[in-house]
Parts: sequence; C-alpha cells; structure tokens
Amino acid sequence: MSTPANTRKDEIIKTAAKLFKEKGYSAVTMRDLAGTMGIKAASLYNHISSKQEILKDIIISLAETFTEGMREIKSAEISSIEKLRKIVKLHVDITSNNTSGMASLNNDWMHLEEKLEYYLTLRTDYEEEFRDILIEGINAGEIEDSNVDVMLFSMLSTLRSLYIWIPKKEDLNPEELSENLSNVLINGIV
Amino acid sequence: MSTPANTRKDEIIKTAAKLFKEKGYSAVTMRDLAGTMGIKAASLYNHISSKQEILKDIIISLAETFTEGMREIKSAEISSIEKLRKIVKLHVDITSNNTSGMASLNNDWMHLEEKLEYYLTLRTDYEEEFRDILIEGINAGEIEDSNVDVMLFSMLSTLRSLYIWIPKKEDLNPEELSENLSNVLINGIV
DNA sequence: CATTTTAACTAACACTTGTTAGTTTGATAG
DNA sequence: CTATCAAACTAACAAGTGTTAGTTAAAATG
Repeated sequence: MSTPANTRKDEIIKTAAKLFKEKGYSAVTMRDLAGTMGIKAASLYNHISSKQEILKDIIISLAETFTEGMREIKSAEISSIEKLRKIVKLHVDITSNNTSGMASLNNDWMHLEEKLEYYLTLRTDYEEEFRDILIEGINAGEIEDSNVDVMLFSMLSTLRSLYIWIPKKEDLNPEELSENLSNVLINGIV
Repeated sequence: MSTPANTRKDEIIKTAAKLFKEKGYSAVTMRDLAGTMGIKAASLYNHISSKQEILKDIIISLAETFTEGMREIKSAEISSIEKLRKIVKLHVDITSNNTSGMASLNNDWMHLEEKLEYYLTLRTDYEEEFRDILIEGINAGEIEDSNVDVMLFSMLSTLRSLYIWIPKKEDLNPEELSENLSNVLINGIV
C-alpha cells in the first residue's frame, strides 16, 4: 500500500485538474468545482485547505516526477541519443497518465505563489540537464553541432504540448507514440 | 496611411496583451490594466467597450494574419519542403512582432465567447492546410512516409511555443532563427 | 451502545469583479 | 471666444469571489 487509497481529496484534485485544463486556474471558481462534484463550495474545505493548495498539489508532484525521471536518465550508462529517447518516453508516460495535470503545469504555474520559486528551480534544473545531454551528444559526435538552444527549444516545446495532443489520439498507445515521436524529433521528417 | 495612427485604444490593447501573457486573461482585472496605464478602471471604457472585446481584438487579428499567410503559401509554386520553410518563417515573423498577443492566442482562446466558434474554424482550417502540405510532400517523395499526425503535431507545437522563447533570445534575429528552426524541424538533430 | 470520524450542509463575511452614469478638464477647431 | 472633443475622473452597483463558523446526519470504530 505505498499509494494511499482513493481519498475524497484525490477526487477533488482530479476534478479540479480537469476544470483547470478547460478554463485555466483563475477562471475556475470553488463553486464551479463543487458543482461538478455535486456538493456545495464550503464542503470542499473539509478536504482541502485552499484553492491554492489544489494547484500546488497538482503541479509540484508532477514537477518532482520529472526531476526524478531526469535524474535516473542522466546517470544511465547509455548513449546520448538513447538518453533523448528515454526523455521522450518520460514525457509521454507522465503525460498519458495525467493530461489534465500537465495542462496546469504548463499554463498555471505562475499562480503558484509560495511554491513558485521552488517550481522554477525544478524547471530550470531540468532544462539545464536536458541541455547537458545534448551537449554531451555533440561532443560525442552523435548529434549535429548546430544551435543547441534551438534543438532544446524544439524538443521541449513538443514534449510540453503532449497534453493537448494525447487526449485526441487515444488509439495510439504510449509505446508507439514515444517511438514515433523520438524518430521525428531526432531524425526529422525527410 | 493604411494603418491608423497609434490610438489610445491600441495602447490599451498592447498593455492588456502584455498583462494577459504574464497572468492569463482571467487573472487580469480591469483595475490591473488601468493601473498599469496610470489611469482608473472606468476610464478604459472611453476607448473600449468591454474586457471581452480586448481579448477578441488581440486574438482574431492574429489568427486572421495566419490564415492569410497560409493562403499565400498554399498557392505558391514551390516544393513542399519550401512551403514548410515558409510556414516556419510565417510563425517566426508574426510571433517576433507580437509575442504577447501570441501568448493570448495560445492560452486564452477559450475565453473568446461570441468569437470562439469563428476562431476554432480558422484554427482547424489552418491545421488541415498544414497537414495537406505534409501529405503533398510525402506523395512527392520529399518527406518520409511515416506518421503525418506526429510530424504535424511536433512542428505545430514548436511553432506555437515561439512566443515563450523569442523574448529570451533577443540577440537572434528572425531570419537566422527561422533558418535554424527549419533545419532542426525538417532534418532533425543528427 | 457510545463515540469518533467523515462528509455534507446553511449562512454569512469581507472583498473583488466588470461595468455604468454622470462630471470635469484641457486641448483643438471654427 | 466659443464649441467640440478626447480622455480622464468620482461614485456606485449588482454579482461573484474565496473562505470561515457552526451544524447535522450517517457511517465506522471501540
């Protein structure tokens, strides 16, 4: 029982993430959220302490999962290209499991308040480790020696947008998607 | 004098776009906007008719500019790969001129209300014409015959995220960026 | 059975929201 | 000089905001 049972709080957070994805954090009221769950707004406060806390719970846990994944990939004894493939898989897997949460992470992180600084640290570190892998690949002759920032930006943009795209293509399984996407990102389209 | 002089309304819209980019449409109040301009909220209404109208003005004009650009590219007598390069340039140029507006277009389109349907039509049409160019390229043997949706998604995600990235790299001029980005998107990174 | 826990409720609060009405001020045009 | 106009102002409103306090009913626990 490492993962705690489905508590009421978890249901609230899950529902909130769905609403946040559709309208954004600021446009979702506690009455919206309560209404969707079939209860009154005040009842939410038996389970959560504030609207803010919901957002924090959604985003920080996801961000930490990425940090954890990157840590493992970084220390693996594989080629840089293989590391990139693992990064793609990391994004596909996390996003497949929680597209709503990923929408909040991408669009509503600026409303984090107390946890904003922490989130930004995680994000910056993640990007730098991503860049390090690219540079490592260039030095090893595996990756073309052109503009690293453009490569990094292009890959990250695509991976961060997965939350929009995955729900529209439920037929494609994560394995296949991860494979196709890696190929396009690494080898291009020609 | 095809473009009308810098009116007060234009200044309001420009300021609003900047704020919308930072916090999102819903989190920006008319008092925020007025405060940033050094006036009172009520004074805004001498120039605009509603908050809603500001968002509409920002997004729809941009969306129509993309539609216009795509129309020209589609009918050009050039290879599919050249068309893709022109699409990249279209995004880089429009985004360079208005990163704030592009943030609203990407993140706040769902708050358009009356103009939402129209916006969605423009967006869907744009994506379909983009896809048609890829298919055309596959049929002509210029582009690899793998998953079209993955290619389309990857390219569009990157192009739509330019608004985040361009402001951080003011040193890179649009020409150079467009060139680098086309290479990465088309040829990959190996 | 008695008690604690879970999860809902009603009522209300202090504050913020977009917006309207009516007014004032300084510059421009006839 | 007078009239017009652009652009600001004050004051206010009705609706909606997140949240708190206190209560109730049913289920789980001892």
